[in-house]
Amino acid sequence: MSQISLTFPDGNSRDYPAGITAAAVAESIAPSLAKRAISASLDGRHIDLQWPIDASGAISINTMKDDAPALELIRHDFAHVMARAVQELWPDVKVTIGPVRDFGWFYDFDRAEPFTPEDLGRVEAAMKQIIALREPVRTEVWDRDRAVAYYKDRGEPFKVELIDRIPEGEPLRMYWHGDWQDLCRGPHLQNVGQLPADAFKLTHIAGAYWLGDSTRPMLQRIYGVAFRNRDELKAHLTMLEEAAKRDHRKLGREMELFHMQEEAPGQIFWHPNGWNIYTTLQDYMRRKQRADGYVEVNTPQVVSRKLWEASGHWDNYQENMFIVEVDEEHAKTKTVNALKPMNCPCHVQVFNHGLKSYRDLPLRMAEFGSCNRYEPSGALHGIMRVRGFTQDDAHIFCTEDQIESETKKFIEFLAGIYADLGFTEWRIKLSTRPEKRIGSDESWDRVEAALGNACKAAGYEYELFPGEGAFYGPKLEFVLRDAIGRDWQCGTLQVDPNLPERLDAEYVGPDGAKHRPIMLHRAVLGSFERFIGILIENSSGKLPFWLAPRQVVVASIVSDADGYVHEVVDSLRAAGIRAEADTRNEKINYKVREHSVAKVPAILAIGMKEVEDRTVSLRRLDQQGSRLLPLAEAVATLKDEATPPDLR
RNA sequence: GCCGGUUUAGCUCAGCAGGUAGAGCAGCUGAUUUGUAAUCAGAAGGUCGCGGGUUCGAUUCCUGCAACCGGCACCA
Repeated sequence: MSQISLTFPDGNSRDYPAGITAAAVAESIAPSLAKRAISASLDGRHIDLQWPIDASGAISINTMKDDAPALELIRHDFAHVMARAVQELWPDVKVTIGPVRDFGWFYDFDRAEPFTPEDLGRVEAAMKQIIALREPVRTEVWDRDRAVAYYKDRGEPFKVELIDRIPEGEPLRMYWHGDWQDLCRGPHLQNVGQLPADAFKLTHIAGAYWLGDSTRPMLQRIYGVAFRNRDELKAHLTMLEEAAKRDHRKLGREMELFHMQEEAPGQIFWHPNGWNIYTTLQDYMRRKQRADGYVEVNTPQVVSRKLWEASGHWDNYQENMFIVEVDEEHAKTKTVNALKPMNCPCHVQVFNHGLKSYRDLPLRMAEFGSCNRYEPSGALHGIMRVRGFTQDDAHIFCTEDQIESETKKFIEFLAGIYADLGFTEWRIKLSTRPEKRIGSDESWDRVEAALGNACKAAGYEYELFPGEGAFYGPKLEFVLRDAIGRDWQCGTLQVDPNLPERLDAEYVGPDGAKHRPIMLHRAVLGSFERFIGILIENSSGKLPFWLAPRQVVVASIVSDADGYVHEVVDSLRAAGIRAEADTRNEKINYKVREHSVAKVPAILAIGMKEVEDRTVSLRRLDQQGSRLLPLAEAVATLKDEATPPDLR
C-alpha cells in the first residue's frame, strides 16, 4: 500500500498508509484528541473523520472548540435529526433537502397537511429523544443505480430527482443517523449524542418552492437555530428580541413617523415627524449633488405607453407597471399610459431636447424621481419595499473614455455621504458580463476594466460577481452593513450603452459627426423610503441630532416658568433648531420619560431656578443627570449639533 | 403571485363550546404646581377587517375577498 504524508498545524509531518481515516490520524497523535475530535480539515476542505484520505496534504483535527467546523457539523446533524424526527412522527412525509444556514438550518418537506406551530414542539421533543439514544453516525458511498432504486422503492421522488441532478462521476454519499438514512455530501459528527440537546430551537414554518423554482411544487420548510451550548442559544434569542425592538414599522408608529393603510398598499402616509427626516435628508442630498456638479431635473409621472415601448420596458416589465388608461367616456380617444417605474427614459428625453455637444459631457442629470412599481403583494415590507417611492436617481451621460473618471468621482461622492450618515462599513460588488448579452467582447473588456480601475483609484477593493451584470453592461453595487451586522444593498452604478441607442440619444463630437453617449445609472441611497427605514433600524430610532425630527423639547417644571419656556423655544427656533414647548401640567419625571421614549435627543427642563438665572438644564437622551448652562451657550451648542454634516 | 398565520378601542392584548364585548396605556375632564424615565380621580371610547351564507339570533360557524405578519418567488 502506498504512503502519504500529512502535515500538521505545528509544521511537523508524518507518513501514513493511503486510505487512512482522519479518525485514525487523530488516534495516532493522541487518544485524548481522538476522543474530542469531531472532524478534520484537509487542505482547507472540511472532511469527515470516517472518510479515507488518499493523498498527502495539510491536516488539522477539529474539536468542539473550533467555531466554524463545530457549528457547521452541529447544524447539519440537527437538520438530519429533525428530518428523522419528522418522518418518525409522520411516516408519509417526503424528504428533500436540508442545508446549513446562518445560525442554524432548514429542511424542506412534502406533506399534504400543513405543519402547525404545535407540531414544532412535538418535533423538538422527538429530536431530544433521538439525541438521547446516542446512536452512531455512519457513511457509505453508493453507486447511482443502487441509490435511485433505493429512493424509488421508498417512494421519495424528490431524492430521485436530486440524484439525477448530481453530475455523473461524482460519488453519491449516504449517511445514517441511527437507522435513518439520507443522501448527503457530509461531513457529519460521529454520534448523534454529540449534539447539544439544550442548544437548539425550531423557529418557524414557511412555504418554499422545490429547487427555488416558482413553477415547481411548494414544500413546507421548517427552520431551526442551533449553537454549541445553551448560553449561545440564549444570546442569539436575545439578539433577535433586540432586533425586533428596532423594527422600523414599530418605531414608525411609536415615533409617529408614518402610517400605511389598506386603501394604498405599499404606499406611505408620511406624518410631520417622518416627513421632517425625509426633507432633511433630501435637502442634504440636494446640496451634496449640486456641489458635485449635478444638474437637477424633474419629469412626468404619467407617461404614454409609446415611450415605454421604445425603451423596452413595455415588453419586459409590464407586469410590474401601474397602467393608467383614459377611456373614451372621459376623453374622445382612449390612451394607455403607465406611471413611471423608473426615470431613465425621461432623462433621455431631457438630454435629447436640443443638440448636445461633446463639450456638454459628462452631463450629470439628477432627479429625486418618484416612481411607482406594481410590486408583487408578497414582496411588500413596511417602508423598505413599497410600490411608490422616490429614488435619489441620476444619469451621467458621458463617453466611454469618461466612465472610469466618472465612476471614481461617484465612489468618492458616495463614500462621503455614507460616512456622514454614520455608515463606515461597506463594500463594493462588481458584476460582469452575463451569458446572454449585447456588445462586443472588446467593449466589455474596456468597460469592466474601467469600473475595476475606478474602485482601485478611489482606494477601495471590490468583490467580483462574474455573470451577474445586465445584458447591456456591468455594474457596481454598494452594500452597507448596519449596527447589528445586516447587509443592505443601497448604492449602484450601472453602465448602459443600450438605452441611449434605443431612445436615439446623441451628441456632436469634435469631428462634427454625431455619436452615442453612454449612460451611467447611479444612486447612493437607492430610495429615500427604504434608506430611511435602514437609518431608523440602524439607530434604533435614535437618529443623529441633525436628522432627528424633534430635536429639543423644552419642558416646564412649574407653570410659572411657562413664559421663559416659550422664550427658550423661540431662541432655539431662531437658531434653526426643531424645538417644542411642553408646558402641560405634569411632573417633570413624566415629561422626561415620555420624551425619552419618543427618542427626543435633548430635553431642556425649566424650573424657577433657571428662570431667575436665565439658564437651562440640559438632559441628553440615554444619559443620566443633566447639565446646567446659560441659555446662549445651550443654543450655540445645540445649533452646532443641528448643523448637517456638509455645512459644518 | 405561492404556502402558512393574523385581523376585537388610537396602541398592546384578553374574551366569545352562537345570545351584539373587557383590561392596561394613550386621549378627554377635573384636582394637583410638581426638579430629571409613569400624580390621583372621573367620564367617555368598538358596525369585533369587508362581503355573502347557515341560524330565531353571527364578533364567534362556513365561504369569498382585502390588508398585514413569517418565509418562498420577484426586485428592471
